[in-house]
Amino acid sequence: MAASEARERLLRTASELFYREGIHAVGVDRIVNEAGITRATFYRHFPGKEDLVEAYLDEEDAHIRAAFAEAGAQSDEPRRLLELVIEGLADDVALHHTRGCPFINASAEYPDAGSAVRATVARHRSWFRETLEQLLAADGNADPALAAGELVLLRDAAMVGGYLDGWERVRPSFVAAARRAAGIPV
Amino acid sequence: MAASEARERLLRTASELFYREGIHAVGVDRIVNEAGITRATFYRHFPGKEDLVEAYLDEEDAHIRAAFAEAGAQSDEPRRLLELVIEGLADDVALHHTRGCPFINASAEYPDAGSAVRATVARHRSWFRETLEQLLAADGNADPALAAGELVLLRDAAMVGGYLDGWERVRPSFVAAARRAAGIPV
DNA sequence: GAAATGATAGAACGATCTTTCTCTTTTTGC
DNA sequence: GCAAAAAGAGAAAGATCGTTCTATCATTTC
Repeated sequence: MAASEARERLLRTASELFYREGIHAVGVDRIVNEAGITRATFYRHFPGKEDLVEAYLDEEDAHIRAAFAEAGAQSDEPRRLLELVIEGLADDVALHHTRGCPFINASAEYPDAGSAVRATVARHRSWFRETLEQLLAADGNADPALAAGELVLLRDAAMVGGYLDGWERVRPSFVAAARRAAGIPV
Repeated sequence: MAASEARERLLRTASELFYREGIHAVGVDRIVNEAGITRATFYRHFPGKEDLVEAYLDEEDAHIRAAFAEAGAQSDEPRRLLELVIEGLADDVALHHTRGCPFINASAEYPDAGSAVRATVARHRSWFRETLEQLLAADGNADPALAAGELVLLRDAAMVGGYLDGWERVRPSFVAAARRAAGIPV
């Protein structure tokens, strides 16, 4: 049951278009044309466009969790892991996510908090917050919940600021604030 | 030269719809129906929908500048002004901007950095950053540019976090981080 | 080899999108 | 009171939206 090649091309193309140009701004025509498939193939793999949006966000979520797992494989020390996470975030904004945060951008287009898309966003954010909190607690942080909250704040800010103001302008403030929030001496 | 009443109703209705539901998600039909005007009136006052979007963002910009001016009228002390700004930001997210930041949300839908909408966003953000920097410099901050950068970060984060996670969850982290960033003892 | 599944091709659906048009009525300024 | 500007109503343009359809071809599976 290897995922079909057409399906993978479809999802990859849609993800890139959604991220780069926005969701409502990209029509099904664009997607199927650039993916080199037909509408029939599209609707055989996904019930509708919104399910494709969910798959796009699920994929982003999986990427980030994989990056965390990879960092976890590099070190067992909580302090070192926190540093890796902060560095990884900075690199990610600088190199890959230069058009903002996929989850934040999608939420701007999906105001209904009960929608499936927003539920996917909420799931991702909960996982991120809880993972940071556990990491901070393992590092002996005095108030892991508060510190995790600050790191979530700063990740959002880095994504937005990197997109709208340019990363080179945001980087110093972000790194300084993030290390302080995590209780890591600068 | 009083702005016509129909135009005001149009802009007010459009602003609310754009903010609450997103820009691409709201059609001209919705706007003119809910504003109680006709398409002809719409296109007499604005060349097109995008100009209405710009007017919406300009209005948001004017509101925030007015709030700053009002704070400036309350005190001449830079330190007190910084506190007022941080408190005002927190209250604004809690009470009015519960659907995120109008500029960030609009930018999610307008990926072209050269577009008129994005230019309006950039103008607003430059003004905000520079105003903060001057305020911090007047307060004797050691590195006003860095601190202003951190406050911009934190405002973005507060807007996004308040929308997606709920303000009560974000507030403590925001206030603590903002006062620290501005060099105000907690 | 037959049957089932997945992909291709392309037309077509109704709905909605932004914009433009004509015509009539109301308000405003001098 | 008259001329000019603004707002009203409503049709209609042409494009694009998401979705569904029929029919054909390729590939796999038992």
